[in-house]
Amino acid sequence: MARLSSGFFLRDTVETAQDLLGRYLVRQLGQDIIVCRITEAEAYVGAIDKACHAYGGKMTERTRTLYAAPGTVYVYMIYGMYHCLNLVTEAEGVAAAVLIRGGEIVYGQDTAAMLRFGVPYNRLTSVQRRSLSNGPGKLCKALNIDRALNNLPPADDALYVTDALPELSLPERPVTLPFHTGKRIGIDYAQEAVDFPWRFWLEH
DNA sequence: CTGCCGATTTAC
DNA sequence: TAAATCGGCAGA
Repeated sequence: MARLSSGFFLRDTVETAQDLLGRYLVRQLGQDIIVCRITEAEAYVGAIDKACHAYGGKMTERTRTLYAAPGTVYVYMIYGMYHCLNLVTEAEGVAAAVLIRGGEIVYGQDTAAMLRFGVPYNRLTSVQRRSLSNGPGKLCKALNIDRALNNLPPADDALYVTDALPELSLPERPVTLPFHTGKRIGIDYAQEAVDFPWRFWLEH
C-alpha cells in the first residue's frame, strides 16, 4: 500500500523507531523481491548520543549521510565483514537515524536463504530459519544490502518501507502494537548513552 | 602514513 | 570466550 516517503521519517527518532516495528521492509533485486517484517530497531541521535557516529556534529565522509534528507538509506560496514542498515530521521541537516536490527522474512524466503546461506529455504535447518535475519548484519546479508545502497534516496524502488502489501496477503500493521523497550546493544563505549532506552522490539 | 577500534557474527 | 577482517578515523 502506501510506501513510506520522506515525511514519515521527518520527526522524532525514538518515535520513528517504535513506529517502524511491524512494518515491511521491501527489497527489490531485479525480478526478485524480499519482504522483511521489521521486529527490532534502535534510535541514534547525533545531538545528544555518544553512540551515534555523528555525535556532537561530527562531519566526515561517512557521517555525511546521517545529515541527509529523512528517509535516506545509511549503510555502513562494521567489523570489516558485516553491514548495518539505517534509515535517516529528522530534518535534513540534523544527524539521526534508526538502525534496523532485525526482522522476519515474510516473502522471498528462497532468495533470502540463498543470499544468507547459499541454499534454498527448504534446505535450511530450523535454527537457520530462525536466524535468517534476526540481527543487523544477518538482515543485511539476507537482503543483499551493502554500502552500494548508502545514500539511496527515500522510498527508492530498490529498498523501501511500506504499511501493507495486500497483493502478497501482508496486512497493514495494527494501529497499536505492543513492543518491548530496552538499552541498545554493543555500544559499551558510549558512556552515559549506554543507558538510553532506545532499543525496541516485538514479541517473538 | 600508522595504529586502533568497531551500532556483529560465528566458531571453538 | 575469542577470532575473523578491514574501513573509518584520529593523531603523528
